[in-house]
Amino acid sequence: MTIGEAAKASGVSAKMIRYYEQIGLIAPVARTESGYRIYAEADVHTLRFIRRARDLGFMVEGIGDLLALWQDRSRHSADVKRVALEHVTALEQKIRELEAMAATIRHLASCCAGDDRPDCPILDDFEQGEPGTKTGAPPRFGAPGAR
Amino acid sequence: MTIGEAAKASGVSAKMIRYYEQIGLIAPVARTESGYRIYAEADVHTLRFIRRARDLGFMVEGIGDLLALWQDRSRHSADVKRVALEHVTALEQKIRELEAMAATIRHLASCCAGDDRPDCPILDDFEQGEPGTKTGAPPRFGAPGAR
DNA sequence: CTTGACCTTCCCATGGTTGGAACCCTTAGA
DNA sequence: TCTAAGGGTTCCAACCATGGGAAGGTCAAG
Repeated sequence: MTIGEAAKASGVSAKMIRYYEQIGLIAPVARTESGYRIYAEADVHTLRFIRRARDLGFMVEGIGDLLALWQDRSRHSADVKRVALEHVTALEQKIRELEAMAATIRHLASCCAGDDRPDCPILDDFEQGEPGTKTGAPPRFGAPGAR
Repeated sequence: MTIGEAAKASGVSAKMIRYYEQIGLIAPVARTESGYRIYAEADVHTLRFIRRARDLGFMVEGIGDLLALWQDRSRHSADVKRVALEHVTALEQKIRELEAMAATIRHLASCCAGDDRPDCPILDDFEQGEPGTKTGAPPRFGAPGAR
């Protein structure tokens, strides 16, 4: 199977398959004499696993952990569960942050007439620069890949 | 005021102030003979506005829109409200996505014994590669700046 | 043999932010 | 006056996951 076929079969783009190999998430596969990568069913299986984990919001590091557990026949399910629940905690944390933002903006917007006059409580709030506590980066949820 | 003082006064790091100037979000400020940027209170005011918008999850593009409206005395509050509510919609969309992920993982984890045996329904699910519909990038919520 | 569809590697861009290097400027103390 | 510390300046690189594209090799069908 060529990389393109493996991509179709797994739902992971050829670009990403090469990337995952490059960063060591998956092992380099065999090559034809001319250098083409060749994939077996087992590789596609692994790629599907990765895709599923990715779709559930795991980052490459976490996916690596899960892959290692998957391939370790003497794993303890407790370890898998822990990784999964840690991820849930992270997701919940992020959800709370986004909800706080949405709630704040909704509140400000509800105070805004939304007509052709310039007065706007939203801008007034921003202008005051409400001493936020967050100093770090804001979230990026613009689905970077969806351009 | 030097850039470091403006950074402390606004809560925006000196690095980011230079970056915002570079990408045109804020106009270049005056310089001393030796090239130091000099900031006035009004500039700090603008920086605080930016910080507040950023903390509420606006991306630079949206912040630019809001800044333009802020500085346009003949703006219509409806325009501000529209930008704000579009952002809320995007936030809600993202929240739904994250909640779907969390729910799925919580469900799988609830089916996992979490003991020292290797059998794990979480891995079983991932292994099946549940034909997800999402092809794009997963969210990145690891607070990129918090390294 | 040509054509077109694939593969290869390499570089570039995104978004917001941080880090560092290499260098210049200013100020305070010895 | 010299010097050290702590600013400032620019430029380059990195993060993460992904897509885009160029330049060139390979393969199968017509």
